[in-house]
Amino acid sequence: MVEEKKLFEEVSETNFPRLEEAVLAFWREQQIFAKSDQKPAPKGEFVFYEGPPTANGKPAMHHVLARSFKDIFPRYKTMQGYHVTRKGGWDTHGLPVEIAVEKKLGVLGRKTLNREQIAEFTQQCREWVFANIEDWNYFTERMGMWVDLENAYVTYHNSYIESVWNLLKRMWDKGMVVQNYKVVPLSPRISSTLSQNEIADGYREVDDPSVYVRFPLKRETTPEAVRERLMAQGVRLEDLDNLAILVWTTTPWTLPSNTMAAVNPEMDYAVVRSPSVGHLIFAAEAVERLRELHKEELEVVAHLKGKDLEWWEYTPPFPEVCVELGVVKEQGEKRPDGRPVLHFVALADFVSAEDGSGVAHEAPVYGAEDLELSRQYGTPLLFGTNEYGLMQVTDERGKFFKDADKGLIRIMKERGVMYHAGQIRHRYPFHDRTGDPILYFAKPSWYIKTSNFRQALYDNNEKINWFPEHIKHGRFGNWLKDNVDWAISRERYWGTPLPFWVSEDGSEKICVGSVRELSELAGRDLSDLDLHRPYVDEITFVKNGKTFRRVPEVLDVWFDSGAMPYAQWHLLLDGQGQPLPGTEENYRLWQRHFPADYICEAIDQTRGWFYSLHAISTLLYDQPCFKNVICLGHLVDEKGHKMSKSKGNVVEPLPMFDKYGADAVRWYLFTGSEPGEQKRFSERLVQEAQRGFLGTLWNVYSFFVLYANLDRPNLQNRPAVVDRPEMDRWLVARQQQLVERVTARLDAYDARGAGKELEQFVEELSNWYVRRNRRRFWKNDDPTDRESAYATLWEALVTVVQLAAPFTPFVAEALWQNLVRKVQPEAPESVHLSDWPNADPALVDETLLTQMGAVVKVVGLARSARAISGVKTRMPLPRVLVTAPTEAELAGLRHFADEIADELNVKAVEVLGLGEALLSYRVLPNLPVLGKKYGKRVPAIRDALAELDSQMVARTLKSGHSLSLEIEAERLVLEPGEVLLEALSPEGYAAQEQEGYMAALEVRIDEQLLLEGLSRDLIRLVQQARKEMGLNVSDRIHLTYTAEGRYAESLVQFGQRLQEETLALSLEQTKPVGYITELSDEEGAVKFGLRKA
RNA sequence: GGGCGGUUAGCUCAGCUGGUUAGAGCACACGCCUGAUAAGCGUGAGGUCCCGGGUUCGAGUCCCGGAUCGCCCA
Repeated sequence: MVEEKKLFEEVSETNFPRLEEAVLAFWREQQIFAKSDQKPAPKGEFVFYEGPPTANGKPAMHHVLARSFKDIFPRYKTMQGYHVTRKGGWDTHGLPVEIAVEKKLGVLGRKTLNREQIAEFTQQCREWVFANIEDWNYFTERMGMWVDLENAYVTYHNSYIESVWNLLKRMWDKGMVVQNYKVVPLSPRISSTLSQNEIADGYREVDDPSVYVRFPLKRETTPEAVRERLMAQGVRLEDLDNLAILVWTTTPWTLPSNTMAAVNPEMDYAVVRSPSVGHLIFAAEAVERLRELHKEELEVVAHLKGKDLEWWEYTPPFPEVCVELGVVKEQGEKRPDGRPVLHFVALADFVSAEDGSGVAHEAPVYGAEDLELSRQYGTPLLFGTNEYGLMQVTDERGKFFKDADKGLIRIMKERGVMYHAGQIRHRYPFHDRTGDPILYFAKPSWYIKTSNFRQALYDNNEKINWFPEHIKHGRFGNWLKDNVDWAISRERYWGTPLPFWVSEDGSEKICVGSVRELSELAGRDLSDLDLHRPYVDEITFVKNGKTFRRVPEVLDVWFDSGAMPYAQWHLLLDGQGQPLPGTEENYRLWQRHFPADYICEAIDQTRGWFYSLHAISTLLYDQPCFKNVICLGHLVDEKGHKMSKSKGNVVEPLPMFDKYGADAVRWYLFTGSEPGEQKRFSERLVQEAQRGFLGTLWNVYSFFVLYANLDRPNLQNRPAVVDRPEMDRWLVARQQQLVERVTARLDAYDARGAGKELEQFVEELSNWYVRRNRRRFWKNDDPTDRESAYATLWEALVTVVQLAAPFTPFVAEALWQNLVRKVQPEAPESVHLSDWPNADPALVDETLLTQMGAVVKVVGLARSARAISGVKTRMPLPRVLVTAPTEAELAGLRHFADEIADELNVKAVEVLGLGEALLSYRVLPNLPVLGKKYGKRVPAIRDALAELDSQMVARTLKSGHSLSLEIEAERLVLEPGEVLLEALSPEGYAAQEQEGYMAALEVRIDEQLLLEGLSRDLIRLVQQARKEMGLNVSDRIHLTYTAEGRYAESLVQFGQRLQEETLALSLEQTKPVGYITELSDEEGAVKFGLRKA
């Protein structure tokens, strides 16, 4: 006999990693990703932007997280009929690369690099950038992320740089680019700008001076507000001798550079009489502290508000400095509007009185906040040191800044302005390579005037959907509200060179917007020029008789990545916003892909990529750059600690893929917690994810294939849904509901919610549908019923496979190939080329869903009751009483009474309706309804309801009447909807109740039931033996036996059933032969012999 | 120092606009089932919902204060 070809590939044990490798090979060979690009897209383009990772590090678990979320929605949208361009990208410039190369080359002070060294340095950077590109390519493919890496954009490519220049030029033309000072951390001896990361580890606990200095106030400039307030308190200004404002600082070396004294406008300031120095003004909150510190009796004579003090002029401790530096012509110089140029009291919210005097000394050259304040007040800068940290003024001239403190304190003591000099222990950053303290120093820097667009940035943010939502007005919104100008220049080598050329005398500046423009200026073709340093630095040109040279800085890498919507297509526009000649196609591509429908990165990108994208598109196009954004939380280890190499708690992705499969990892990342939350990650959790969803799905699948291969159902021509049994129609309805819900969730970018729906469905599919219908698949002589069962289960599986495809692309593909392609050769070649299922609302039979819901609920309660009663399921029981809270559900229980009886192994199901004699109830107020209506009287109503006869209440409500109550001598009428009844367990039954559902088993076992129960024990005994013999499920046997006691009786009555269940062709009471199995207990004894037929 | 978020069972997490006995999965214990079988299912135990105060008939949920962890920014 020729064996018929199997309908489906047999399903072996689960080995997801091997399965995934096979799927990868299939995708590769059949070019499925490329084909998905060609899939018809009636819905148009869904625009996705790949936020470029850096390829110099190794891919880690958090990259799996981001890439999973980047992958799922494009896959979903593709199935839905959108086209999704999935262009990859690499971020290649910037500090991490430079630092790595610096280490390698042993270069420390970049100031000293000559042309050759720069060439060597940038060359090394270029090579280092893709140090791990092979790992990235492999990893990306292996995890099932579809992205076009062959045509990825690369931020260091000339074409990319040219587009970035072009963007800068357009901003330049609109006057958005300016040069201004910026306070940066310097390592002073080498005058090298450091990044925050470089100083983050350099903090040390040190002792620094803590000095309180008197700034004598100029009486003639006393603000009107001060005069008035003093008068109101009965204090005469004239009586205040030696009046000074008391300023606190821990950096005496910055005092020569002082330009303002800042007070908090909302804080209280005290006018204090000091026996030693006369009158002082400082924060009221600090009086007690100063009293103890300086050990003298301070008397508060008046109170002032910080804002009263604005513009009050004072004499600084080193008044000669400003003239010396040529910043003003004379001390006390005024502006045209009469305001002082320098040395006055300013208002600043950041001033606090927690330390010091509540009056801050402002030296804008040495502090970012100070510099910002100086901009607000329009004061000039006083450079007390140069950028190597050497003092340029006072008698301490030439000293290293920290070494100048002592001498300056001495001078101030001599001048009689030092009120108190002490010490403070605090943390201060040091540069760990030179050992020098960090110098914060204002350097000229290039800015984009984003602060002019604060409102537009904020308004455009309103148009973006943020997931999670709180980022929108929280982290991101606040950041936009407080927006400061974007400092875009860096004193580095490996980056997009700033395309600014400046004339020798500094009077003229040109921004270059394309290579062609530069060629024209230089008078030669520069098409082949590497736009990086040092080569671009060598391009000079003469215009208007002046020689122009490029500024030395390179561009902030965040601008690079924020430019990707334009630069990935090499967009080049002229001043009118039209494409430069020959770039029309680039323009078309850009237009089709702007703005993005969806982007996704981790939460640290709010100030990074999310911001740079948003800022550039707002400034140039006044619109948001992306419509939907998922902001992922960070991955931490099992204990909630950050994963880091030094801690050794890093979970590598590839071993996880090899052990559990990429799908298991993906599923966990999608469904394990909210995407925006921090996630704890561990191997154990991946294992759980694999077992929970994938394992259950696999079980159902293998069950289906096992029997379908035996029965060969016709799946091409399936029975109409209306002709199928109710159980099948239920699953069909449930399946439509699933499609609806998963689609809605994914449309809302809720991968987790969608995943939970899938998980729930698969659970019901396995533990209800398959469990209840097993026999229809293996011992079904009714072909119509059998075909219906196969069709229904097949459809459910195929639907799940399609819905799961964006989540777990490998398993979905494998099942699709076997379940669909084997029976429908004309079906799409890959599940990812198939169309997303549509829900058919006509098939959502709400009644059926409600009814089955009640059945499942009641069966659950009955199982619980049986477990408590201690009577095994094998033992039939005479009766179960069930009830449910609504009429619709009660109808369902009646309707499916046979299912319930079978599932619970009981002889009869009795459905008890409202008000039936066997039932008693708990009478409860419907709180959400009653609470709103009666408020404080709720407790009294609750008590009154408990007093009532529940049977009476049940009958009243059943008849639709309202309930009348007497409460605190008042008559209240409760409508039926305002009172809830919960069935209570009847006496004498093993019962469970919950929220109005109840199941009560009658535990009464008579002789007949006992014999039946024993027969099931015997069946089990034989089945066990069959398994031990290694028989196939369809093998026939011959049975011989001896028996005594009740087992003998049971076999007489139920022998026929035993034969049927165990596929025994004969059952003879004789000496057992063959494989022997036996049993003996208080009910009797039995011994079977099994022989294969 | 500021901003944002978290803190619920041993673990990982749900808990919508306040509402009755705070849930799920895993792990654990016990049991069930046996033609999905080196699978499957159920039951149970396990909680000061971080702490303190407030609003309310009623707070895990809202408000205020604090602790703590994390991220970002200074």
